[in-house]
Amino acid sequence: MSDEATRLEAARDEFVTRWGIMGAQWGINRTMAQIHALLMTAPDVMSTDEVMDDLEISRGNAHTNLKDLVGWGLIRIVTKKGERKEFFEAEKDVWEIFRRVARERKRREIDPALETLRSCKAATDDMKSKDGKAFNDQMDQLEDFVSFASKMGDRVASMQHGKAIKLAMKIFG
Amino acid sequence: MSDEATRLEAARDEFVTRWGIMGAQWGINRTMAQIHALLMTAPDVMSTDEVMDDLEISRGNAHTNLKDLVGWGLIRIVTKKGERKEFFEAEKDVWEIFRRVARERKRREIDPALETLRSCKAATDDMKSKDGKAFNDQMDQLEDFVSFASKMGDRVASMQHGKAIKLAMKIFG
DNA sequence: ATGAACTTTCAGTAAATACTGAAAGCAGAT
DNA sequence: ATCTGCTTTCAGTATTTACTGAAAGTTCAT
Repeated sequence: MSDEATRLEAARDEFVTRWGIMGAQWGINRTMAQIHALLMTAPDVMSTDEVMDDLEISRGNAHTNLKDLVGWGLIRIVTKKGERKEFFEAEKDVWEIFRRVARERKRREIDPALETLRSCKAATDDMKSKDGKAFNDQMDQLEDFVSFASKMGDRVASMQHGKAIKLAMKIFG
Repeated sequence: MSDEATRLEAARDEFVTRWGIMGAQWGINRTMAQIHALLMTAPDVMSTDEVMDDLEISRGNAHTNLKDLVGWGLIRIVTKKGERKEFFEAEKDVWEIFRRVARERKRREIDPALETLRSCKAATDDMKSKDGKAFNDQMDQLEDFVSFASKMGDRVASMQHGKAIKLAMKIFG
């Protein structure tokens, strides 16, 4: 049984490491992804010091990334009565994780992108030359597509998990 | 009319710059995103030297990123008869751009992620302890969700643009 | 075989990003 | 008012990533 505990620790380590590498590819800081993986698979809440020890990182690093994860809504602060320390706990429901990531990426990345596209389009709305019209049209197409996709994402992310699955089944057999 | 040309150039510059910043947030190299923006809004094919001049970057940098974009299927090499030089042209259809990005991200990022999840799950399939079971279950849920989402993405990306729009309309009014 | 017109590679360098550790800040207990 | 236990900040440093420019490679014409 202690063998099982050892193997579990190894599997979890593997997961944390690889999730970190993946996060980096997605433009997310490696440590942040690792802490997320660690907490997603933690049987209990963890303190900053436990995270520091497990990942062998500094207090500053742990602190910053824990707070960023709270900002993304992917983990939350838990306090134990009688203890002054903060503990952290991850959202474990995958659908809920998806919803929160979707919501934040929209807010942080999609909305500003749409702003850019709209402003580049607006700046060329009155143009008469072939090139001016082509540019304006390209901005328009991009804007249309991104805003449409964003709306679809919103709709899906605001559904209950069960409903989303049913819908997908209906569409794709 | 020359005023219009100047304003167009400014709008295009703005687009290129901002697309680069956005790319960086998405884990894509800034120069690559800028070249993509430049070519998406280019009235004609462009040579490596033209890209170098427009963005004020070195030959090596231009070369590497142009080839990477070809690897993503977002631009293609065009040759002019009588000329030995290579020219580049971007895919401008937004739906097609979406499909190619979706396909590549699946191949490069989603599939390896699934591999990780499966292997971490498999390593704990036989566990009996509460913690072991919980970890195994978490991996299973993640795997299920990611593979399901990936399949949905595939289906959508393999549709014709018109069909996808119709489907979306049908679902979401 | 030589050279012209290009493409590709890569060692070295610059820039961006992430991390550390120590100091400062804060709040409740004494 | 001071101490204790904890959180937060940040200047300095390390690491990673991107870029340059020059040299080497390729291809085709002569």
